[in-house]
This record gives sequence, C-alpha cells and structure tokens, in this order.
Amino acid sequence: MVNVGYNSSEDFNTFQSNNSSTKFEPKLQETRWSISHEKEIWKLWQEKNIYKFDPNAEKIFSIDTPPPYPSGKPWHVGAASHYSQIDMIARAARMLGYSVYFPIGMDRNGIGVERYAEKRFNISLHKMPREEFLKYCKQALDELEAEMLEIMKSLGLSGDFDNYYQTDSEEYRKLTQATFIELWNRGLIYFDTRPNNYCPVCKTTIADAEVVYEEVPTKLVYIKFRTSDNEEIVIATTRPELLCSCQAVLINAEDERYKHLVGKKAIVPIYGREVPILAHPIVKSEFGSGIEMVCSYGDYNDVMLFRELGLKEIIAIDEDGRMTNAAGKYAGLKVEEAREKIIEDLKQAGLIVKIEQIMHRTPTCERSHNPIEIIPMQEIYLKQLEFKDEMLKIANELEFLPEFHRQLLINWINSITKDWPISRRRYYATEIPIWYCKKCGKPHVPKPGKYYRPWKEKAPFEKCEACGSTEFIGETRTFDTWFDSSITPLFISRFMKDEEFFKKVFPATIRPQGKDIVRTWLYYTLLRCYQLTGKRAFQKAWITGYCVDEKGEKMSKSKGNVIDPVPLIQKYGADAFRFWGASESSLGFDFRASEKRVENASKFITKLWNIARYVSQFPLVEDFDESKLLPSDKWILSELKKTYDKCLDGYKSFNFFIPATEVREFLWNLFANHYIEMSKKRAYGEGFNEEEQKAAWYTLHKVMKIVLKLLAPIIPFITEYIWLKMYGTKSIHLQVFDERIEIEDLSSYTEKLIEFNSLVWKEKKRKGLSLKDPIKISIPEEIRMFEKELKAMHNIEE
RNA sequence: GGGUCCGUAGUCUAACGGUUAGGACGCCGCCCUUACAAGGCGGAGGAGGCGGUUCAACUCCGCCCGGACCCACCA
Repeated sequence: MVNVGYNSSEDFNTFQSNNSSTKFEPKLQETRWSISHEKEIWKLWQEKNIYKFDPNAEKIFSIDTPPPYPSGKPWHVGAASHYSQIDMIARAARMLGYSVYFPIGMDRNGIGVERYAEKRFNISLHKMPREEFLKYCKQALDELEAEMLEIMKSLGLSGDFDNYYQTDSEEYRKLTQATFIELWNRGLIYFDTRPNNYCPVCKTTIADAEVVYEEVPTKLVYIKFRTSDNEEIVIATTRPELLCSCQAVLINAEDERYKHLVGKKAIVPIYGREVPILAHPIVKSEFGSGIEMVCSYGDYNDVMLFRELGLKEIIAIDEDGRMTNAAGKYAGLKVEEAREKIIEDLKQAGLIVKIEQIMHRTPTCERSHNPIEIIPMQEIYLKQLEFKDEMLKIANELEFLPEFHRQLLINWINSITKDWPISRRRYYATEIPIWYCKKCGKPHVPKPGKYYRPWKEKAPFEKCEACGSTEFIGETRTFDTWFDSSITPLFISRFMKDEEFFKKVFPATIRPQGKDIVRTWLYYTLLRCYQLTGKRAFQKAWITGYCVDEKGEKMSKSKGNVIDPVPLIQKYGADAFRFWGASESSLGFDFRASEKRVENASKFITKLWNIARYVSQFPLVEDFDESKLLPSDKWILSELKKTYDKCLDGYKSFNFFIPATEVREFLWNLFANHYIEMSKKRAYGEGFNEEEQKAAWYTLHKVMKIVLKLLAPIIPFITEYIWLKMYGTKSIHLQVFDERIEIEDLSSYTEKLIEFNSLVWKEKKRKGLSLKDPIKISIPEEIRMFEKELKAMHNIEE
C-alpha cells in the first residue's frame, strides 16, 4: 500500500528551507505514474465510503443509471466509456455541491439474455422444461454480470455497488407486476387479436420499437396474372409465396394503362382463385408494373388495406415461420423455401416475366435480425395512443443534453400508430400476473405486493368472479423487457415502498443513455412513469452518440471490428481510458475507439504526472499577497481563470469534452510550455529574490491545485493520488468547485508571449545554439513587462 | 418523401461575424535545456460547390453535392 491514506499524518509543509542552494526533492518521487495505484486508491475509496448519499441533504442529485444489459462478451468498449462518463456526471455533481444518488443496476430480463444462453450452452428454449431453461439463463447472466461489474469497478465508478439491483430480482419483478396491476385496474390494459410483428425465430410478438429496418437484397418478381376475361396482367411482388393469401389486386385510378380493369376479377396463378381488381390511390404507377397484389400479410400496407377494403384474411404463415395449409403444396415449408419453390414453379409454368434484384428495406427483429412476419395473435396491450399528446408535451419540456437529440424522441412519438403489445411468448422475464378461469376464461389479476409466477403457482383466488368456478389456468407469457426496464426511476426511488425517500429522489435529476435507445428506454420510461405518477420521470436526458471503430463504422461481431475494453484498461489504466472517452468528442456526437486513441490519452496522464512532479518539489505556499505576484504569474492565473470558467460551464452541462480539452490545452500548451519555462529560474531561486521565488511557488501550486480539481471528475485516480501526496489528507473527491481567481487580466498578452518564445527558440535553432546558450534579441515593447523573466528563461543578453 | 447531425491538412478535432484558421495523430528535421525521449523545439500540409446578407463570412441564410442516422404504406 502506498502512502496516500486519508488519515496520513504526513506533514506536507516540511520541505527544507527555501534557500536557493538547496537541491529540491520532489514530493512525487516515482518518475512515472504507475497504473497499479488505481487499485489501491479504489480500495481506499471503498474503505472510507466517501460517496455516501445523504437523502436529507439540501441539494440532491439523482441519477437514473442505465442498468447495462448483458448480451454477450466482450462488453462493448463504447458501453464501458459510457459508464465512465456517467461516473463523471456523478463526480461533477458532487463537486458542484450536490449529494449524489448514483445507483448501480443490472438489466437481466428478456430475449437477449435467452438468446445468449441458448448459444452459450447450445440449448433451445423451445426444447427444454421452462424451469431448467431459467437456470441456464441465470448462470449465463451471472457470468456476464460479474465481468461487467468488474469493469465498472476497475473504471472507478463511484456508484453504490453494495446495493446494486437486478431487474430479475424478486424485489424488482414484484414492482414490475405491481405497476401492471395498477394499470390493469385503471383500465389501461386490454387483450386483442390483431396482425402484429412476429419473429419466427424468437417465436414471439414484438413491439414496433423492437423492429429494426435493414437493407436486404430482395427479388422483385414480375408475375403474370389473368383477368376473368382472359387479359394478361403483370404484378410485381417481393413476396410471391403469399400468392395463396392474395385477396385483391390494385391499380391506380389515374393509370391509363389499367383503368379499364377496375371491377373485373383477376385469377391468382397456381391457386386459381378469383379476386377483385380495385382502384386505390396508394398504388404508384411507376413502381414495378403499376399493379399491386394485397396479401395477408406482406407488410403493414397490406394490413391497412385489408381493414379498409374489408377483405377476409388468409393466414399463410404459422408461428414457426412455416407456410400453413392455405399454401397448398407449399404447406410446411419455411417462408424462404416456399419463396424459392414457388418462383421455380412459376418459371416452369411460364408465368414469370422477369426478376429484378432490389435493395429492400426489410423489417427485422432487433434481437435475432430475422425478417419479421405479420401474424395475428392474441396479445396483451398497454394503451399508449391516447397518451401521445401528453408524451409530446413531456418531450418538449424535458431538458435535453445535447438539445439536438430531442428530435429523435419527437419523431418517434409522432410515428406511433398502435398500442404497445407487452406480452412475450418467452421465459426469462417478468411473468404477467394473470390467471384465467378454466371454465369461462375470465382473467383475474391478483393484489400487488408479491412476486407472482402464474405458470407454476396456484392461483391466489378462491373462485371465479364471473362463474364461480374454482379452477384457474396461469398465464404463461412474460412481459416485454422494456416493460420492466422502463420503471428504473421508480425502482431506485423506492416507489410504492418508501414514500419519504420517493419524494426526495423522484423525479430523477438526470437520465444518462445512448441515442440508440431513445425510442425504447427513454420513451417507454417517460410513458410508464407518467401513467403511474403523472410526472415527468426526470429533469434532464443526457444522450451520448454511438461508439464506432477507427474508420467511423459501427462495431459488430460479424465485421470483426469489435474492441474489448478490458485489455485497454489493463494496459493504459482507467484514467487514460476515461480521458479518451471524455476528450474524443463533444456530448451527443458519435465517437471513435481504437487502441491508438487510448494510448494518446495516456500521454496526457504522463504529462500531468510530470508536471505535478516538478511542482511537487517546491514548498507549498498558500498565503501570499497576490499584489506582489510577477506579471508572468498574473498572466498564467488570468489564463487559468478563463480555463476554469469554461470548464465549469462544461461541468454544469455535463459535457466533459469541454473540461477535458480545455484543461489539456491550458496545462500542456500554456502552463508547461510557457509558464513553467518562464518561471523556472525563479522557482529555483537563481537570480531572483526570495519574495519573487515565493511568488512562483505560490502560483505553481495554485495552478496545480485547481487543475487537479478540474480534472478530478474525469481522471479520478491520478488526481486523487497527486492531491493526497501534495495537498492534504482529505480526498479530492470531497472538494467542491469554490475557486476564486481574481486577478488583473493579462490574458491579452498570451499570443505575444507565445510568439516571442517561439521566435527565440527558432532563432537559437537557426544559429545552432543550445537552448541554454545566451542570445542577443530584443524583447518587443508590448511584452516589456515580462522582461526580467523572459531574460532569465532564454538567457537573453543585453 | 420528411427529419436530425455533419462536411476544416493523409486522419481526427477546435475557435463571440474581424485570428498569420488553433490543437492532436501521422510525416520530416534538430535536440537528453536540473518535471517529462511515454519528452522538447522547428518544418511541410487545410475551409465540398454556388449564390446571398455584411464594411467584414470557416462562422449567418438559401440552394446544390456528399456522408451518417432516425421516421414514413414503395408492393
């Protein structure tokens, strides 16, 4: 253990007397910062429990930390960076004077977990008893969770790890179910059978928010139909396998070519069925052949047309993604197989005019990436359409950081056209707490306050309210994962459990999250919390961009450009990793990841160490009459003030790009390159009197202290270490931003000084002089006031 | 079709309407100057296009071109 205890009795002011002949000894002795200190410092923080949240504090800041979703290994480097930046929010808020509630949680429900478990253990949910499958999921989760927690800790997160929560815990699921019961009792939940997104691989209905569109190369097949009076017409379709469910053929009434067909019948090839030919404005004459067939269901266009035209649906695809008996000889084939087969048959029959390859925006399941099918199934819905106006109001009131991401939410809300199907035909998720009367089918919902598993538990009812029967069947479906992850602000604030705490902590101050889950996590949370509390779930939404690879492309396992954060953290340390994330791009923009970038960030850490090491050799002077400072001291302090103000603005808007880049710029390109060199002779006492020397010491330490504080939220380890070694026994993370830098503003000389220093260096180089060699050069009038120091710095002779 | 963001050196990224357009990586050259060769100094190299507003435009406005993403009923 290094000597950096908070109770250290080190006397930081016992440097030898400051006479100029003394060789100064740096307080920081190691010539390099060793990342092994990070672990020791982490331990100290844990022991001293320095981040304790006080719910009775005057200023409370609560973070609705995203519980990360364990969906595989390695954990995404962008996620690791994201969490380290959430930690910066917590640390910045503390230093801005708040008591910070920073919970840590794990999202452990849903299809992603199940799919990972299926791959990990080579099992299938559908071929295994439910109970057994759940055990596998839990095991997979525990493995992934352990790794994620380890990374979060190694990054120095100042959250509450002792009380971390899991969304699959009894406690959490109990709340999820209680909120369902509440909404059920208020009539916001209903059953309906209607065509919906269905993933044949996951074998469940999914919500629109879980659908992602992908460009897939698709065949656009031009098929010959005949009309009842034997005229040949051509129809272009991407779904020839759905011919069996074709119930109408449409043309545009404006289309001179086809006008005459309206009112006639078309004969569906292979099946020989007659369907009406109708005119509809939706048909675009330019697309394909200008004639469209309507099937149940190729897409939502079909769904709408079936409803509008009163057509009778024919179910062509079943729950396993195979063709039904309606498809005749193709029954039992998978959709893609049936498509190939029917194209083949049509070709044989001479019914294909041509086949075009087109790129088709295909709706796919965000978990399995398989094309979804539209299949009518009975599902449970939560009303959301009637809340659209209120949600838009909330979207407009919510403070967005950065502002421009507000539009993502507004776009999504405007695009909602259906209520939210919340039931999933899956296992590892919160069970829907409903029992049905075996005799009359009436659904019964229990009282809240307990975790229910209807698929294996006896119904908590004596008899059916409707028919009096005493037998019940438990619901086997579970909730959509977003149904439980959308109540994190309620869970962390102890909703329905601790009224007093809830009042203090809810709404949360800030919701940090990535822009990729605006339409899901952000939207659903706002919806659910509004429905349950009538309030906006948080004051601010803090939205980060995507973390992409070096070339700006999205990372994916299939592309092989995934970066594992663990080796980077191990090699360069948490601070370097954190500094990379903060300095890589401004809040809300996409940012790039590569080892090189982290390595560059680590150079700044080294630089900071060396600067601190230099400063640490001089006695700490805290009381000094600032009016006796030299011009160069006043100059660097004026620049420090500018930097300080900018950084504080950055911290107040939780945009860490600002302090990270501002401090780096100041520290490296002004303080180290110019001020340290200008004041070096003086600090060592060569050619200056004692008061002038003290002025330098005072300034060096003042800058150092403030810079450390400004960097503390971003790089908490090294700043803590240096702080304790140089400035005290109380953690830097218990300090607040309360600096007063009131100094005559000399920052207007900055450019001239840099210019002059550069000129001298150039001149010496030109003349082949070493930097310490004397030189004759005249100091420009504008910076005459710095004459004495400049002369000492460059060894300028008259 | 609508929307959001973005086009600054080979790459990445800054800058109240007035700057010799700043910095980082990479490249070239020189240097161990008592914090730092994981460094210092120097050097080469840049505004997608066209208009407009203005005394003044990288910056504001419009259009075009190009890229990323989101939304929408192109089968």
